[in-house]
Amino acid sequence: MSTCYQKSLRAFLEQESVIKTKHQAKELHARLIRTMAPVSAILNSKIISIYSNFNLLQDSLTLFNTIDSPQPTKAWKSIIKCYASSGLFLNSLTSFNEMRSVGRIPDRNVFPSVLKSCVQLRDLRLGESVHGCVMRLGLDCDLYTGNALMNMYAKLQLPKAQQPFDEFPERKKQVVGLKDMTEKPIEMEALGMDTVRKVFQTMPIRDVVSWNTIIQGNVHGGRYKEALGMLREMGNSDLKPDSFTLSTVLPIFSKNVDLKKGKEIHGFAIRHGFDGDGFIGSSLIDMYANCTRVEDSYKLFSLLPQCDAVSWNSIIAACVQNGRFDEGLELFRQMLRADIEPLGHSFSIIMPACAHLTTLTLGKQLHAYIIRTGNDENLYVASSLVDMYAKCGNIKNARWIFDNMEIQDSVSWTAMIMGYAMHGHYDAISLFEEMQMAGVQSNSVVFVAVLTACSHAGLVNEAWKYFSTMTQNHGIAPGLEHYAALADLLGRAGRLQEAYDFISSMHIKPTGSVWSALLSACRVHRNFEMADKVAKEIFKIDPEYTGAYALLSNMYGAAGSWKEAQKIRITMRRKGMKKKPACSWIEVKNKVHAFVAGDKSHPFYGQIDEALQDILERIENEGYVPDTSEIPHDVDEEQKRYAVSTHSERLAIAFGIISSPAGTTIRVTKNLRVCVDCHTAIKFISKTMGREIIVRDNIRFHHFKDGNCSCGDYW
DNA sequence: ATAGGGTTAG
Repeated sequence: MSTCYQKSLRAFLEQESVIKTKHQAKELHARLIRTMAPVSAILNSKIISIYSNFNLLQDSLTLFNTIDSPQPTKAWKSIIKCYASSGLFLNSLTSFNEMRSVGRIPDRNVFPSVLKSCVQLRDLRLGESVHGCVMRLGLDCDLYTGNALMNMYAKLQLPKAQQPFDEFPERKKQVVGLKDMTEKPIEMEALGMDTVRKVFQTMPIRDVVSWNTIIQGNVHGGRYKEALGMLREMGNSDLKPDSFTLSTVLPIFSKNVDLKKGKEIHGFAIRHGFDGDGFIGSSLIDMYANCTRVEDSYKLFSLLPQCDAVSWNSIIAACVQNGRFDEGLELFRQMLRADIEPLGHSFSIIMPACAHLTTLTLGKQLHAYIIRTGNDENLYVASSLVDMYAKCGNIKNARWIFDNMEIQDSVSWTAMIMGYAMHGHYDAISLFEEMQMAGVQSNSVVFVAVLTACSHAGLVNEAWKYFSTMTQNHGIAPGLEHYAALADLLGRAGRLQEAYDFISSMHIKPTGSVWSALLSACRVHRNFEMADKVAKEIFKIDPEYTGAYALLSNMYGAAGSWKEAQKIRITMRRKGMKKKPACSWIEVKNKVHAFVAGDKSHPFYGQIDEALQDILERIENEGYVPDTSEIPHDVDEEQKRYAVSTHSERLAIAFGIISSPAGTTIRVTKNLRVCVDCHTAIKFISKTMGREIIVRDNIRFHHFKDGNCSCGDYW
């Protein structure tokens, strides 16, 4: 027996290093059972260890349970590791506790798995107690354990968005006076990073993984300076950055829009043969896209040796975030055709494209797909759906999704509030109050939504109130968008001087677009004196600001000052400026049809024109009188009439009417503000043709029904 | 034991 055992053991040990497949592992196990029964606990533990290295959880467990307790430490360690690598983190930790309760002492090999489980379960407290255990056993100087400890503290330093708001009372109390507001928002001190640093400093030996881990921890917590400092230090200690290091630091240059540094990393990656690495590839795609170099992103994507869902997500995001919505959608389709299963991420990336293009049908199809793939519980996905439905004018669906979300974070609240704001609902304001009651931390974006809501409802006093709440109670420095919203509101309320003073006293330099909100108010209120003053301010800051020239020229044209208007138009031409062409689009049978003013290129233009004439005749019989006062050209009345009647929104609506069943709602989106005459005409059309017409312009939604518009003619 | 992509913005 004893010799037989010795022989088998020797054979086994010879075999062990040869085992390369699961099949060989099982064969060895079988041979062991044949040659000697019973197999010793030590040998069985060896087999379990081999099984667990192949991630054969069931086989490991079955064998584990055949060993008489107390099972050897080696067996326990294998089970714990196998649970952790199978994603059963709770079981892994339970086994760890059991192991200790039967008196087995864990060693350095098991702690990385245990700490990984703590990370996955986001259980910092348990992780800390494991840390205590590591210290008592004197294992804190072990390289692998130290790395795993650092990783645990780095990962469980809560990301800002998920910080419980009352955990940082000093932030809540922080009051930023108007004078100091140019400073960046206070950076939150990470709790975990101190510990990471401590562990790092204690470690007698550090390898690339140690450096990568601490760098990643800093990046994750937004402390880019420290991360780059560590990168430099790492080089000083004779360790070369590897592909992990590079893809960890690339997001820094992406977020900082630092193309120069990003390219340096790209070059380094190529020189060191990392350029085929998928991780680095997608980080680079993202970096170039963030620097608006989408073509470079495309190039990188095409050079990737293989593309997984993440690479696709990166290139799709690159398009969508740079306003190339159609391309983004096309790539999404290509991804599906390439049999790449979209992930939750993929949906939250593509949904803003539907939101911007107002492609409700497509959005709904994707929503169905999201439900089928079980991604509807994902917070990011749900928020993007709320936004999509709201932007497509289906505020009810938006609200339904919002109400059914498991938790609502500031992003989903913001999407919902902005949705109401765009529809001019007073609900936006009450929803914001609800958000605050629910204890959700406000951020600068939600105040953009609130101020927009005030603006669309004409609530000047409320807007002032929220503006000062934002700065004084929430310590949020107003940005351009906040100033623009308030300036716009004051202007539209006719309080031009107040708006002028307000913009003049901004603590950051106003841009052309902030002033141009006031300029367009000057146009509406026909205040030339102020318009001149404002225009001068704009040209001082941004002599190339096309919008201002166009506004001024229109204003003079409308007032009959042809010479002035022409002078401006000549200037524009000399500077090579082009007015942004007005464009409207409508989704019909899953396809987006776009129209620009006077556009005859649509295949059904004949029918559209016919319908347009018919509609015009019918609404004129109902009392519609064309208002051509906004047409700046010094042209004759008939031409003016023609010009307004072929505005892009009318072409889109006419097309909608002839290509959809009677009585159905028509949804049109326009890239510029809808003109006064079209607004009047569409009111008539909604009544005469018996259609609800929902127009989203660049300002807000207009919901036309029975001859009225939801904006109450205030927009 | 370490790495890539995400939602809200006149």
